[in-house]
Amino acid sequence: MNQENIRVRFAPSPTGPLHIGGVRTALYNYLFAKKNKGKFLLRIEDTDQTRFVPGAEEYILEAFKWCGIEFDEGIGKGGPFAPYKQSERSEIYKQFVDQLLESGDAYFAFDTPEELSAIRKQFESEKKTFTYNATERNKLKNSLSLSKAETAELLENNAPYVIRFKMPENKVVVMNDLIRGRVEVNTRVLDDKVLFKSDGLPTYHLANVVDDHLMEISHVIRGEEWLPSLPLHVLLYEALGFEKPEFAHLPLLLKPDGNGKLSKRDGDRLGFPVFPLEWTDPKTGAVSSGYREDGYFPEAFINMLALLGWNPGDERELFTLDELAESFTLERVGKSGSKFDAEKAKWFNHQYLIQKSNEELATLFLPVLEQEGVETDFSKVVQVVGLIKERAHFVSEFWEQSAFFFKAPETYDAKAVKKRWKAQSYDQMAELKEILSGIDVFTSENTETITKAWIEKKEYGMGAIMNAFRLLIVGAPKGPHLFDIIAIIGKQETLERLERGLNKLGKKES
RNA sequence: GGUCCGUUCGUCUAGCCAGGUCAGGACGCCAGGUUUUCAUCCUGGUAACACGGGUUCGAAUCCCGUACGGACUACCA
Repeated sequence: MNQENIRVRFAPSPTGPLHIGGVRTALYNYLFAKKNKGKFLLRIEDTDQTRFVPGAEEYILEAFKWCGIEFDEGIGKGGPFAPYKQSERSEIYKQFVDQLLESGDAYFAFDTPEELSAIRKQFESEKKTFTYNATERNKLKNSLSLSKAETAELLENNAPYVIRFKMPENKVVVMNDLIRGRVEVNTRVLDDKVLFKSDGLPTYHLANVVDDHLMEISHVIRGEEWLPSLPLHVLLYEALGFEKPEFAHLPLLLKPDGNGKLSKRDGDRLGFPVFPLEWTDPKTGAVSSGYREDGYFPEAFINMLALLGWNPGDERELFTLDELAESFTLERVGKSGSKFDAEKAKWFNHQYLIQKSNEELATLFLPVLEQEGVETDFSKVVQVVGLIKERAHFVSEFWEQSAFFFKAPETYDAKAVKKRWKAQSYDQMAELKEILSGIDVFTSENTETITKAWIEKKEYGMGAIMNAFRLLIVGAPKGPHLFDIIAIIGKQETLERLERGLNKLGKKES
């Protein structure tokens, strides 16, 4: 397998935003290509013009760009097998469908959609299922049931038609799936799938087989929903005389509650994004949230996604894209579907957040500060971020965790006041203010040493002093090491906050 | 309904192919510790082989069946 040229593809249809299941499929293809020094290409499968959604293709490109997944060939990149968009390749498919017609593996069918649905209804009322197959096709309107002359006449009169695959009547198709192993299916349960639609474009089945062959795809790695049509595809390769690629069908991503595959609706219902990027439906204007907009780092998003259905076989959990590519094998992809776990996704983001430099995080935090009307200097933000990043999962939580570094408290947490502002607190804090005002080197270490010495000397309770002190500085029972806080806000601000707190809370009657 | 695929802690999973481990890790949750607060952090704990047969000295692991779940069943991909 390593000898041949590994070429894989991701082939979405531009019918809307790509959801995370699709991103994961693309990711596994990408990792597989990288691991095997192969090529990864992007092809757009837009053979159904009725489902075309404006902006979807751009969305797909932007999503992968954000994720850091790069293509070697295809849409947005070009390459030796261009065009990579199926709607621009209809002439190519035509040749192959002609070949199939010639060899007798395909035939013209003139049944209208209305006729077909009427027959289906009829069957249904008799509690039977209609399949367009060997036992039924002779009763229907097609080039197999009609005489040569009748067929020719219909064709000449431009009667609308589709071209169907002539499914062998009773043949066992043996397939191999890299993830599931050997799979067998008898053709008698299959139907004569439409290969070419009346609009002159191929269906997915024909187009993907032809393109994968022409584009020299070595491994088709796609979602499990395609497994049922694998026999058709295998038969198509054989009928066309193409060499078959290897197949790997990935398990599905399931919704976190209940069962079923994750769908576009689930995200906003459950409160987490299903899409990498935010998406606004061009028709309805409905907005669906995205991981990027929710504050996830692309590295965390990818890491989390990679581990949903694959594992390295050891206990590592944190991987860069390159490390993933290094470790990835299809053998270690699981067989069963995975439920998405929003909590673990947050944990991943936290891991990446704390790994990032304070400078990088400060840069990300700056716009928030600006929006809050805070004027400050970058080095202070860097220091603040260093103290609070451990406590956050997202940059978006920074403000809540650090507002008191930039603004004096306007109110004091009522519960904390009740618990921490005692009869003697006023005098003690007034005394502390005097102590602190006498300190010239206002570092965390220095203020801490002096303050603690004072507490000890006066035999005050450490908890009583520190909690009251925190209340006046922060306004609430939260935040990092208090002496770190006052070192950052500075001596003057510290004294002002003490003064203001003293005035606001006043002396409590005992 | 039919066809195919799947099933280990609440969740993601290791172990299964080459039967023998107290069934391991992570997220979450709970408890304890550290701490001036909250959070972090550290330590510990919680919790699973869907069920029933068979093969075997021995089965999560191999075989069969059942149940449950999912995908597919369009002139959609």
